[in-house]
Amino acid sequence: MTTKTKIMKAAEELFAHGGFHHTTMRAITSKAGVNLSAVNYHFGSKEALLTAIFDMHWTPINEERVQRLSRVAKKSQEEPQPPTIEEAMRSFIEPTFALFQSGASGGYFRIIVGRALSEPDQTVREIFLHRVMPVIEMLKDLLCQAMPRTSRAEVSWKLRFALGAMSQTLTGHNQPPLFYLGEEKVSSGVVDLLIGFIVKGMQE
Amino acid sequence: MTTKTKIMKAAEELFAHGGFHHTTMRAITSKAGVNLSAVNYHFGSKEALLTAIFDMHWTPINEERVQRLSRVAKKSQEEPQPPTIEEAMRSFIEPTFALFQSGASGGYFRIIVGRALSEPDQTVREIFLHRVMPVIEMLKDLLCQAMPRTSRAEVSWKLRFALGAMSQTLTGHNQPPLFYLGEEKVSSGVVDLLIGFIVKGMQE
DNA sequence: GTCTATATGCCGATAGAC
DNA sequence: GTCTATCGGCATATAGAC
Repeated sequence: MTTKTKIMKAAEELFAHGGFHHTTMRAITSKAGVNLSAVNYHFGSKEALLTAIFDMHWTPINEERVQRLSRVAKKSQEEPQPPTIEEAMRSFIEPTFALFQSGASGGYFRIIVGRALSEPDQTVREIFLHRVMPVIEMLKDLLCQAMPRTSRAEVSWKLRFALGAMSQTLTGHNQPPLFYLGEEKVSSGVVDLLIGFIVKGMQE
Repeated sequence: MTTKTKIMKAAEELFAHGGFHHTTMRAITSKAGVNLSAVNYHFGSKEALLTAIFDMHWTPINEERVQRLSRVAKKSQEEPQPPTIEEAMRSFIEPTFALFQSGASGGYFRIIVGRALSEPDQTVREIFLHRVMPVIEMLKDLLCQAMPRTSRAEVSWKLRFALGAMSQTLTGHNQPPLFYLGEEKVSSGVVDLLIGFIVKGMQE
């Protein structure tokens, strides 16, 4: 494993566990077993390291989401039927968890993302928002079509509720210590439970 | 206004805006217009200051919640009818927002609470969890009665989704910069929108 | 109770040898 | 590319004058 990879792997876990600001370069390099200067050599700064981690995991997730949302939008234009809330939300939510569950990447990255919505740290929030907002807008447009009798302001709020619920699933799945309500080992079915919750909640 | 009050007021706003760790004692005392040492003299430490802020706002909210939840539990025992999801959730959610809307206190405290669920900072999380868990347990028991056909594990997850949605409402209300989805000025009706979303989402 | 001054320590980042 | 050594800054906390 290259030094660069070792750093990213260690940083991902530490950022997930303790947050960006609380995690020090010394902790990262120590865990990775590399020299303190290596972060600045390979990434330029602590912030650039976070960005690199974010892009590595986030790009494929977002591409999948955009693809699926576009497909739903196209289908609803061809047919004379508006999209359903469920297919819109599934297109957004499923790619997020699919990557995590495939195992290879980002078991810890999930927690960073789950936390990003209520992140007080400007650095983290800006990196996150800049990448997620365009997709959110696509999703919101579809939802407005799916709920023609609901004002755009109300759709915005409902979408926000949905993202809050999703955020808790991201941080909580396999990570009880964060906020343990007990008996949360549904595991495989949780994503469907989440989607069901959101779809019913959004209904007009 | 006493020095102690001035400090608490300034700290509350800064903690809400930038998070606990990111906020420095210098920023707090400077904003409050008092000396740097005053925090340690009046509270003992930065952490104790946060605890004091938390208790000031949280105690009355929690008392109201426990009172209302107890009333629901008692009623469902006397009648042969289980409680409804709506009355259980209302008993928990409404006191939270009622205090904030009454104006006098904690406009900024709301954001601290809303963020606490996904807080990476151990200090903040522990203060919060220690105070909210008993009430959450009461609420969960009522929800299990309201959803007799749903397993406790599933109720736990649904409750978690609900808290995630609520968290977004707490941070977002009047605080667009955090995560602005646009047109979110429903304001007065947002709490009812939130409760409607949660109740429908939880339905068996 | 409130101030100044300072102790003590960790932070991110960089310079420069190898 | 990787190391050591260190810079300049800011953090919390406290000692002691007033």
